[in-house]
Parts: sequence; C-alpha cells; structure tokens
Amino acid sequence: MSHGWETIRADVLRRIQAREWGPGATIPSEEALSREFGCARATVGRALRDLAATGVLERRRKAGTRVALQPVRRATLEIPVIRQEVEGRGQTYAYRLLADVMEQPPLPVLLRLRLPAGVALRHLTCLHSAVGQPFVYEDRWLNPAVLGGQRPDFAAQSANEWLVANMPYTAGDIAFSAAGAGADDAAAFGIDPGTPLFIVERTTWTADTVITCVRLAYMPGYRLRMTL
Amino acid sequence: MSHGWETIRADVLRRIQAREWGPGATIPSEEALSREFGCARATVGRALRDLAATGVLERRRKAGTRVALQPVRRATLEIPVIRQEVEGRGQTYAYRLLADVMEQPPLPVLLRLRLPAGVALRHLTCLHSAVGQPFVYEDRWLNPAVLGGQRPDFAAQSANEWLVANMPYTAGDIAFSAAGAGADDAAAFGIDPGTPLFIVERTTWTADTVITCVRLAYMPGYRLRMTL
DNA sequence: TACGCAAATATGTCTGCACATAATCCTGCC
DNA sequence: GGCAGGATTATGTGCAGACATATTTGCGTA
Repeated sequence: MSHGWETIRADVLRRIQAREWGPGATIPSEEALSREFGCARATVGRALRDLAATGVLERRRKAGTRVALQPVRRATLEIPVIRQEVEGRGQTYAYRLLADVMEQPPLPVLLRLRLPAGVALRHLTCLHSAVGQPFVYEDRWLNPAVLGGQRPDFAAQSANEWLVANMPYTAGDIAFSAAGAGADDAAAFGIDPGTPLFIVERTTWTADTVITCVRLAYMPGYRLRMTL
Repeated sequence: MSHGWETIRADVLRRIQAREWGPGATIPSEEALSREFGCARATVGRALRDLAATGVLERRRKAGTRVALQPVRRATLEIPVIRQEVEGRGQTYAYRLLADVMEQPPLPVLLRLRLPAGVALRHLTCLHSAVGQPFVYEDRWLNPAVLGGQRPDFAAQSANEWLVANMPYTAGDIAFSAAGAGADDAAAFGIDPGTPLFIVERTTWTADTVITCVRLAYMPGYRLRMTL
C-alpha cells in the first residue's frame, strides 16, 4: 500500500483537506494508523512529526494528535547574499564601497546592539548594483572586535560576503518595513527624497559578542517574494 | 555522555562554530560519529538531518556530510491572523467592512489568479484597527465559487478568518513591498497620499481552484519582525 | 464537593538491524 | 588517455521492540 513515510504524510494531509478529519479533531493514534497503513509506528510517527512541524497538526503526549484549529501559516524565507540574488536572475552584479570610517553610532543602533554609549564602531556604506542600476543601498555598523586582527578589503569584497564566509552560523533577527527615502538613499538611487523604499534591518550576534547591524534599502518597486 | 539527539546536534554545531570542522569540510560519517558518541547510527542521523534542514550541513549519499560553504540563512516567518497579531500584543482589536461588491478585477489581479478576462469576483475592502487606530487596510478579491452555497457574514467575521476556518491548508505565495499610499489607503488611515506603507500581497489556491488574492496595507511605521 | 495520587495512554526517543539508493571510485578494456 | 561499467560506500528509509515522559483520567479520600 505504501512506499514510504511521504506517502503517508500525503494521505493524512489529503484526509485533512477532504475534511475527513476536521479542524480540531483528534486523529487516530500512531498505533492505529500504523496498523491501517501496514507499516511500523516509527514510519507513521515520521509523517505526523513532519506535518506537525509545518503547523498542520498539533501533538501532545497522551492527549494525542489533532488537526490544528487555527493553522498558523509558516513560510520559510531564504535570505541570499545580494550577489547571489542578482546573479540568480541572470543579471550582472556590481559592488562599490562608498564610505568606511570609525565613529560613534546613533542611539537606536546602540540600543539594538546593546552596547554602552561612547563605543565607536566601523561604519560602512556601500551600493550593490544590478545591470548597472543601483539595487541596494547598504548602511552597516560593524563591531571591529570581530575582525580579530584580520584586515579584509571591504572595497573588494562586501562586508556581508566576508561575514558569511568568516563568521557563519550566527544568531540574529531581521525586520522588514517601508520608509521614505532619506537624503543618503535619494542620492544613492538618484530619486526624490520621500520615495517609498523597502527596508530590511538585520542584527546578528554570536553567543557572547555583537557582530553587526545593517540597514538595506532596496530600489523602488522591489518585491520580496516567498511561497507558503 | 549523551542524553539524546539534541545533545549530539548541539555538539556538532559547537564544533562547526569552533571551526573544528571548517566550511566545506566533510565531517565523519554517521557510523564513525555513532561510535564516538556511543549511540546508534539513527540517533546521529536524526541530529545531522536536523542540521541539514536548517542549512548548516549539506548531505549527499555516498559523498557524505559536509559543512555548508555558503550557509543560506533561512528564517521561518509565522503569518498570524491579524486579530491574533493585535491581541497578542495586548491591544484591543476591531474590524469593519467597508465595501462588498461583485465586479471585474483589474488586469494585474486576473493575471495573478490566472483567470480569463470578463470573470467577476467578489471585491471586499475592510479595515482592521488596534486600540481604535487603523492598523491594516485590506483589499481582497475572492472567488465566489469557493463559498459553495454558504453565505458568511463578512461584516461580522473578516474574510481572512472565515477562510482559515473553512478553507484551511491551502497553497499560496506572498510578497512584501513598499508603496506610497494611494487615495484609498490615505482615506483609510487619514494620512497624506504618497506616505510610504508596508504592503503584503497574498494569493492562495487549492490544487484546482483559485481562492483569493489580497493586498494588505499596514499603518505607517509598521515593522515585520522575525528571528533567524 | 474538592483534592491528590495512581493508573492508563499517546507521543518521544533510542537501539540494532536490514535493505534501498545514489554517488563516487576504480578497474579493465579499447 | 579516455570511457564504460561494476564495486564500494555513505546516506535514506524501514521494522520491531523497548523504555521515557508528559498528560489525562479516574478513583479514593478528606
């Protein structure tokens, strides 16, 4: 009857979609299902665990497995390096460093990085282009301590790429918003101040040290797409 | 030594972060690791599979398991019903239906829904408020066929909530962008046209039928946050 | 009635084993 | 040297059984 746990997952999902098991209903136990499908309990468990991970099912010991009442839509967003995003669309990518200075960051940045006042950080601004057109204007604050003696050439390699290669597997958070172009943004893109721009702000850190805090302003009209 | 596959996952991750196994390096086989950890191969497999799912490892049969060279950042975004998003912050939620008519959608909507020209859809506009302030202005096109004889009262229950309850587990895509407030948006929020707004556009369908296509305009200053 | 403890139960995890599958590696032939 | 095809090998999946753990349920008692 079945070739594999994916078949079982598909069948369970089908029954849910067909309302055979309605929202909130408790579905049969792993044991019962394994008898029905003629396979081991572990195999059913694998299928149900996967559906629970995507939010379709909710499982609790002893209480059993039930169809989620308000299925939370979960979407996984893959955040590529900007170079890859551009080249993945078959366009030519270019990068230019605009500024690289040590200075004290403004208060909001300090708060987000949980740093005391008076600390100086490396402040980088740069421009990513696709097909010669400005694509993303980047404004980054970097903790110089993470360089650890190395002196990467941020004019040649973007800080983002250096970080993925040298400080990978970090924790962080990310926020999306819309904002009117500031003076810097307007100059970078050659547009009027106030033009709506899509903004991404990221903060990353390891267990003990803050690494970087970056604001990315995307070209007017940019859309970030993902699949549910 | 080990209490469970999560311990093993943590230890493997630690070694990767400590550069014991650098980016691109092939790590020992499941067999070797299971001997080292003193557990069954399946247990190691579970840990490595999980790390592969989060993008830290790349696995291929026969080739073995290697540390991802360019670890793709994956973030999982949970998309809540707007009511839950507001109430989850301890704020009072209110909903008001502004319009509900049958009409022919504009071309971009038809294209996204892959419908032929001339089809009429149900066009709903409504406003979600938090603490009495406009929070989201919603502009939705709904395929009337999915109602299937039911006549939900969209003045009392938002179309979104009706859909999660009655047409759950659908496929779809979602896009984020920034746009200047149009006339409708400006009227809904009481702001100047052109004010930058955060826009979410969603299209959902089942295997065979298109369900709905919605544009959500969030209040000025809204930030969508997620954790890496 | 209310409360607390014990039994029952469904999921969570682990073990050991087996076979399937996909790549790579290597050998031998041309 | 180059190529085809088989041997090798690491992961992918499955099975059966066992024990761990979290809850619920129900029973007995205050």
